[in-house]
Amino acid sequence: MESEPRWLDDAEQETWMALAGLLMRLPGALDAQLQRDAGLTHFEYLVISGLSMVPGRTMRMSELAAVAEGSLPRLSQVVSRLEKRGWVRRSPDPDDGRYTLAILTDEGWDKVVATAPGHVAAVRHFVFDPLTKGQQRQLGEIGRRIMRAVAPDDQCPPPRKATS
Amino acid sequence: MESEPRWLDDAEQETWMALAGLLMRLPGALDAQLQRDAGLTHFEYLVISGLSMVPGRTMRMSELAAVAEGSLPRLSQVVSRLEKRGWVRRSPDPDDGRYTLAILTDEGWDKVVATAPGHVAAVRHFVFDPLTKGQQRQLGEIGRRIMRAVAPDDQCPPPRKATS
DNA sequence: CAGTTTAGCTTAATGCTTGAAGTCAGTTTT
DNA sequence: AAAACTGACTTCAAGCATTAAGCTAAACTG
Repeated sequence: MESEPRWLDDAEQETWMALAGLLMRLPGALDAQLQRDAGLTHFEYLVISGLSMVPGRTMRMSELAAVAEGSLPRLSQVVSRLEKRGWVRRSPDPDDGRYTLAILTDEGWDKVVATAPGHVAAVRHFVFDPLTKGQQRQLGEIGRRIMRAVAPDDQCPPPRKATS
Repeated sequence: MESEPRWLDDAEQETWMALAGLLMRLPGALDAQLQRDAGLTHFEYLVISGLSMVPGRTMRMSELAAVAEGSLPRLSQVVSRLEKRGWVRRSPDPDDGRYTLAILTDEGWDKVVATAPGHVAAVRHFVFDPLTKGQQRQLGEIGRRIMRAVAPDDQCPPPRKATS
C-alpha cells in the first residue's frame, strides 16, 4: 500500500485528457470512414492490405495475425468472411501441412487498390494535416517511446517499404 | 476519382506506424491493468470515477454517458452490473421523473479510492515516464489538434479540477 | 516404427457492445 | 382537460470478440 500516490498535476491532467480523447475517438473515425466508403472493418482492411504488401500476396495465418495485431481465432473468422466475399482464399502450405496460407485473390487486390486511397486520405486529414512538420516528427518519437513502455520486448522492425 | 492520391512518404509512414501501434496497444494495456488489479473494465472505471468527481456523487444517466463517452444502452447495462456489485444505485430524479440518477454508494467510493492510485500509476508508467517534459507538452497540443480534426464541433471544456 | 508430444488452426460457447423497438414521465396542443 | 407528442431510459434481438476445447499434421522418443 503506497501512502500517497503521485497524482497528475494540471498540465499532466490536460495532456492525459487530450490523449484519452484521441484514443477514444480516432479509431472510431477511421473505422467509420472505411465502413462508409468500402464496407470494411478496420481489421478486415489490415488483413487484405497486409496481404497486398507482401510478395506473392500470400501469408501464413499466424504471420498474418501478427501483422494485423489480432488473435488467431479472430483472424480465422474474418478470413472466412473475406473468403465468402471472394477477396481471399485459403490453401494448405505445400511445404508444411500444418500451416494454412491466406492468399489475396485478384478481386481482393482490386478491393485494396480501390480502398487504400480513401483510407490514407482519412489518415492524412485526421492526423497529418492538423500538425506541423515538427509535431509530426515528435509524434513519431513519442509513439515509439510509449510503445517501448507498453511492449518492451516487441522489436519494432525497421519499416519495410510498401511492396505494393 | 482522384487521379493519384498523395501516399505517405517514409517519415510519415514511420510516424503513422508508431501512432497506429499506440492506438492498438495502449488501451489494451490500461484495460489489462484495471482488470488485473481491480476486476474492472475501463468503461466501468470511467463510470464510477466520473461519479466520484462530481458533488453529491450523483449524475443523470445521459450526462454520465457523455462523460464516459459511451452510448446510453451501454451505460444502462453497465450500471445494472455495478448495481449488482453494490457500487452504484439508481433513483428517479425528484425534480423530473423522466431522468434517472446514478448515485455512487459508499462502497463504490471506496472502490474508486482503492483503484485510482494503481490506474494513475499505470498511466504515468506507460505515458509520462517515457517522455521528456517537452514531449509531454507537445503531446497535449498534438492530441488537441487531432481531436479538433476528428470532432470539430466538440468544445473541449476547460479541464475542471478533480473534485474528489 | 509405434506412441507421445508439440504446434497451427478451426470450431463451439460465453460475454459484451450496438441498433431497434417499447415504456413511462412530462409537455404541448386543441 | 384530454390527446398527441417529445424526450429519457430500458429492454430485446443480433453481431462481433475473447476463452476454451477439439482436430490435424509434423516432430520427437523409446
